[in-house]
Amino acid sequence: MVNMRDVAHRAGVSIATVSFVLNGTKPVTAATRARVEQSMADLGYRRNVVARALASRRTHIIAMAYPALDHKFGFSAAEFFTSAADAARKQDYHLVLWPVGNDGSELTELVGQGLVDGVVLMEVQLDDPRVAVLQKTATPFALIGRTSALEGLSHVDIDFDRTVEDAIGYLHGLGHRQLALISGNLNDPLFSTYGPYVRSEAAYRRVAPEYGLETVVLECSGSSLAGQDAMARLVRDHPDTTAVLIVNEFAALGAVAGLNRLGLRVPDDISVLPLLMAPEMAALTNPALTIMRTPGPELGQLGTEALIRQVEGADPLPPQLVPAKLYPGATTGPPR
Amino acid sequence: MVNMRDVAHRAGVSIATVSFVLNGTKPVTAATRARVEQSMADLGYRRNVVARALASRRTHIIAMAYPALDHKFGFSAAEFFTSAADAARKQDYHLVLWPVGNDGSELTELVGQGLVDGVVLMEVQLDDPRVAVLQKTATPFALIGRTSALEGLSHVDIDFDRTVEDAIGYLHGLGHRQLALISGNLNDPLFSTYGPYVRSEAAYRRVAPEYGLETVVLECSGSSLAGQDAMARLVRDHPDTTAVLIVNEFAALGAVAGLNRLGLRVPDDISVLPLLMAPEMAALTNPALTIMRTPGPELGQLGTEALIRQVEGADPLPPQLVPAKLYPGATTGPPR
DNA sequence: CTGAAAGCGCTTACAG
DNA sequence: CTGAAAGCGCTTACAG
Repeated sequence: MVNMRDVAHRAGVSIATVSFVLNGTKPVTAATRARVEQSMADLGYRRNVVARALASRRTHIIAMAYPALDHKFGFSAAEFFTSAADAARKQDYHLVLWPVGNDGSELTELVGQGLVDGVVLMEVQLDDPRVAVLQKTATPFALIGRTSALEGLSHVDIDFDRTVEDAIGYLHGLGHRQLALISGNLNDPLFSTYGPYVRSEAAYRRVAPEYGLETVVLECSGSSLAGQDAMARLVRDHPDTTAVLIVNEFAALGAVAGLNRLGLRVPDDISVLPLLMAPEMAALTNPALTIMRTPGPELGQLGTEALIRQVEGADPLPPQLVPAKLYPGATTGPPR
Repeated sequence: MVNMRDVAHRAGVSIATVSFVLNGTKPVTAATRARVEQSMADLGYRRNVVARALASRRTHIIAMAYPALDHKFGFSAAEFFTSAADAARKQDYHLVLWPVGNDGSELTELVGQGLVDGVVLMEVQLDDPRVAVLQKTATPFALIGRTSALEGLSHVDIDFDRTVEDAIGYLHGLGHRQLALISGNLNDPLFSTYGPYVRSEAAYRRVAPEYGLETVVLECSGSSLAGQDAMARLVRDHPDTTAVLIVNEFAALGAVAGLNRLGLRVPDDISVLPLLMAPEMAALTNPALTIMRTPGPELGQLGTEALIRQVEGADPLPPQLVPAKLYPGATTGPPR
């Protein structure tokens, strides 16, 4: 492999100068810069990132820690990852997807090795042990999601308030007056510590009364079957409901199927609007779902940028909340 | 950060000796080994993987190259990745997911930097330009999937012959005599170069006649909507069909929905059996799909092991073909 | 079985 | 603006 010495020799300069033009860290005259660049091109030089990492004490690798045990890695997660990877690459970083448990032990191992400059944490719990691990090891990190205590933590998240406001406003505008929210399963240990359930339910309970709507909340775990079952309960206990908001994306798919099995047409008899979903997932049903589209691409990018600023010691980015936006499909319409 | 010098000093040995016990590369007496290990434990030492990589010219990082542009990263891909990551970790390697285009340019960039010891290629095309890139740069690699020309290429893949044989045998055993295969879209440039379509269709055309079955093949692209549309064509043109084999997993979901919309019950009127699908995806429909389960975990592990053997100069693993196995659900049954 | 020392390919004060 | 040199934290012949 050709190295810096080869390049320097051919250009008639020192390796320091080659490093300076490569990194733009010191002024170099146009003439010698040109010679060096020519020499690099001639030789097909590519800088060795490992040597750079050792010398600069910065690997330019950041990890996206994903709790694969608690959360299926589906389309939403893929969106977060690919947009984060793009954002990282644009700033000369590599983004590594790192499956971790939620107790922080694998994270300790990861950051102890000096492989990564920082960590983007996904699917953050309200009280997340991994945050403590990262703080103790003084590893730069950014959260996608939010813990309860947020002082000074760099984070981006979904704006659940705006998302729910927009969703209810949209359905109300269509004429719906009897809504229901399908939220998380109270028996699931994840439920009470998982931001999306907690925050969207809180927003719903706040916003629905503002529209003079009764608040109906059904619990439901995160599977297609559970969503189907929830619809059976809804139709039995709240037969007047004309539109359903639903948090979990797997349950949402089951909800549509469940309504069809009950002989109800979507959206003629009842509208279905998932609060957080990726378009790829929405396209899996027939008809395709109308959704509040998870802002995965935005959040993946913003989280990565926030982290990189931190790694490089730049001014921190302020926390950002991004609402899910209405993404049209065919499961919402005026009430019957 | 505590380094090897600190450990060596506290144990009263040289850093070479610390390295020897850490890597087991040279014999060390039990006594000094104990001292070194005690010293590492006391100091909370963690070896710096970057320095190790530079000195040993081996990063212990392998990349899984995923063509994110051509293939949605769904549940199947997630299965490949997580099992590969586990297999890598067990052998002291890190597995990085790397989104690449299918032309090989990003791959050139990746391997040129010296970051990775080798590459696992996913979603390999029959004539894949990325293979040439890896060969030219002398990068160790393993394929999940197969090119047409395979001489000497380390690879693992689905055993399409056995998968299709088992699927047809199963349906035939239930009593079905009129099958159809829903394959790829002939207009899609991917179709003619994508192994799963080409090989499963070939297997079907070979096996169906062995059972005395007529061969019915419908083309269909890889989306839910396309699957729905294919069912409309099937019912119109081949109304006697009692069971459907379907290659693409997205189309398979649409097929079930499409049949329901046509007023046909699954499986009472018609059975549906996807040939390659992950259980998480099969659980999205109601009723859950009976599937031939993609052997993602096995292939991810085998591919990674094959690559690591190559990186370490061990005897190569012979190519392995793994069939998809029947995974019971509720979309197959005896014909009406 | 153990150690002294060279070297992996860069970056970065420091000096000029 | 450019260069000589130390150093990042390991591994690995080589010698004993």
